[in-house]
Amino acid sequence: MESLIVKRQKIIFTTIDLIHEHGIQGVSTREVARRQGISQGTVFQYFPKKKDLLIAVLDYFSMYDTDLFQSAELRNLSSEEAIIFYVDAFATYHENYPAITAVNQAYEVLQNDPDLGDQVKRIFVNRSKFMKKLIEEAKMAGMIKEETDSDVLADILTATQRGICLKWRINGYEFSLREKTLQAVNMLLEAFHT
Amino acid sequence: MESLIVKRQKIIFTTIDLIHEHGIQGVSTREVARRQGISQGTVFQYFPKKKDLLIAVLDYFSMYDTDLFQSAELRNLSSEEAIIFYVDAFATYHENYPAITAVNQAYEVLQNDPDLGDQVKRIFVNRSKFMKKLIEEAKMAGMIKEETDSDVLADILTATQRGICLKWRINGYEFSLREKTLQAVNMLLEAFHT
Amino acid sequence: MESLIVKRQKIIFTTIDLIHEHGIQGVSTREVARRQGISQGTVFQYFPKKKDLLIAVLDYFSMYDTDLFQSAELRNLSSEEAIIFYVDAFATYHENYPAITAVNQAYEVLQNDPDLGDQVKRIFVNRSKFMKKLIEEAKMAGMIKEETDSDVLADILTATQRGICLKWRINGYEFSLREKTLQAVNMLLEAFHT
Amino acid sequence: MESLIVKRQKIIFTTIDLIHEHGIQGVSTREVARRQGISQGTVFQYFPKKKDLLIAVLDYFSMYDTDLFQSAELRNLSSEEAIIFYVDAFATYHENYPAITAVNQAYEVLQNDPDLGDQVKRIFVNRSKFMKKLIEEAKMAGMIKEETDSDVLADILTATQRGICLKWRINGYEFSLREKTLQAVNMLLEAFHT
DNA sequence: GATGAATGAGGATTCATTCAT
DNA sequence: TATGAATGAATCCTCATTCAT
Repeated sequence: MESLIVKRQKIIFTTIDLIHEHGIQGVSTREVARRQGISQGTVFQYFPKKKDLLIAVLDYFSMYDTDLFQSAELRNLSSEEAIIFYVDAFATYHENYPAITAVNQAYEVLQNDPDLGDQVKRIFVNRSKFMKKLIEEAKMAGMIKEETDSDVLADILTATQRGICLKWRINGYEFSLREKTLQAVNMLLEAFHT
Repeated sequence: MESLIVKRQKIIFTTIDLIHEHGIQGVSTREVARRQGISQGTVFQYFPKKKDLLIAVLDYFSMYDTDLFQSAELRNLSSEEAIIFYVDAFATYHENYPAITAVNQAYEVLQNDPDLGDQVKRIFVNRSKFMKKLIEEAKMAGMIKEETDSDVLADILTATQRGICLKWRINGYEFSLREKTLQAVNMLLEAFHT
Repeated sequence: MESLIVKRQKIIFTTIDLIHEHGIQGVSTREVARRQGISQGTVFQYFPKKKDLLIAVLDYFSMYDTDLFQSAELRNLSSEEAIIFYVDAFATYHENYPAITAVNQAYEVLQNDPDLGDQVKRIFVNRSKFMKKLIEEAKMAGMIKEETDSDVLADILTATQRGICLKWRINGYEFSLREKTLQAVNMLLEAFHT
Repeated sequence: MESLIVKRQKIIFTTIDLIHEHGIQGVSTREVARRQGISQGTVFQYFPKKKDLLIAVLDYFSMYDTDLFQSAELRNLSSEEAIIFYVDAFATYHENYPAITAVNQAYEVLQNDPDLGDQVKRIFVNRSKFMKKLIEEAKMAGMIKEETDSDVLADILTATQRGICLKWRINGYEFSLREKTLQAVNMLLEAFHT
């Protein structure tokens, strides 16, 4: 017998797949149930409202972020290495699980609901903050030019991550997300290197 | 008596507003009609399918892009100035018409329809191409370091535009989109300056 | 300049074609107009209600019947010959104008409107009457067995006409309507011959 | 609590009633639901597409045919008796359930949809085949003149069934369908009797 | 006489959600 | 806990019809 938690997870994964294939607006509880081979009623037993399901997807999504943040910190890396590590891990994860990139790009849709919007904002802000912190550390360590505005550079870096991810999706996953992302980020770090 | 073209335009604008307020998935022909004070049937006389309406929105959207591309070229600017001009005009336009930014962010949703997806891809690709061309010109003019990969820098620049736009929306339009965008782009151009 | 009557006729013919291709329920004033290259409004100028258009179709249809009835009478044929003549002319006409068979089969649909239903009934009854008259004449002339109930035989003959017509349509017009019809009617006349 | 099958059946019967009263084109899922006192959504739970409902009606309709074919065979009747039995049972059934005659007459409308058309064709062909088989047996048993073309006679007989049925409907059910049909068929069988 | 813009009623279909079993 | 039948609101879309020009 499957644990409840496992079943819950499976529903979440199926939802992510659906977001990937049909977009957020293409997610229906009916289809989630069908794919899982369970009844629609059961889906609603795990997630009383559809919104709860989407929140769970975002939770799952942000959990990976949090893990990465901690991972990067625990590894005793230089701040520049930490940035690379984070970006690399991020891209690798997405490259291996393309469906999750759909969530990454779905901010706009999710933003239209107050609750989901808050959560999206939180994820967005946390990423920016984390990136900014790393940049500031790098500046303090003398690895990034002092005059660089860390806010702006953080924006550029996170935007680049997202942007290449979008390009990857639009292009039909035809290049290596990881390589392209690393190339861009390295180029940026070099350019702002002391 | 209003010209048909004006009426058509109004429907498109109303749709853009709806995308802005409720997201693409929140656009319904009923609501478009209601806001325009016309009947739903009339909306369908102008746009036989809802998809036609969305295509028209994208057309309108991409028209501005095309105009900007041409404008930038006709002005006899240095390539670096052209980049700034393009980015500035783009940001200014969006800042004055925040609703249109919703379209800019809606790629993901629109991508899920084959027809709309094609159009989105076209817009996306054209922007990249244009940016790349300017960068290559700048390199030839010796204004950007020769070793810079223009593809990657183009990706970074367009991603930054989009990224700041998203941040602006998420933040509730609390900073100046134009200033922030220019700041970032200037920072980038300087960093890659010879 | 086209006479009004010609234009009216053309609309009627287009309608018959549509009935043929899409069934009665597939006739829309929009499509009639489109095919004629005129505006929908114009259709309504000739036929204020859609029903009027259908009535006109039935009128046109029944006119041919009436012509045939008179033709058969004016030719000074023996009653048996008259039956053959009528059936032959009828089948030939339909074979050369397959679209018109659609009207012949559409009784059921048309019947559901009181006005159209009346007209359909009239056409139906007239055919039966005509056939019955011929049969009775044939009986009086000693060409059909006296004990034959002319009502029933009339029903059989008209039903056979209709039935073979339906078979023709269902079979995709793959046999000769005229031959098959004549074969059946001849067989019947022989069987009831004195 | 009603079984699902019963509920399904009821929806089918209601649909048949609607076809009877308003013609096929007068059947709307809305009205079916209203008459059943259920929601429109429920109708769609039983029949995901309207077409599925119409297919079910045809299935129900053809089931009776199949039953009759088998019944006629199992009874060890002479082939002539079998014809009479079949025609009688058929007419009796229709006389007691006039609404079902509407389906019988709706071929033309249904034919315009590829799927429904196929099914209609199948029903039509099966009836012809069955009738032809009986006639051929009768010929072999020496009860029908050898020189009779069984194909044509089968067409005549089935057309007569249908034709009288149509007359019955047009006349407002004012005569006995069964008597009239039997009278005609008997007349035919006698005429072609050896 | 012809046009075509506008309408409103109605039709099929989808979907989140509820609830009794 | 899981089911799945039932719902009703919402959605896209079609169509006959009207009317001002």
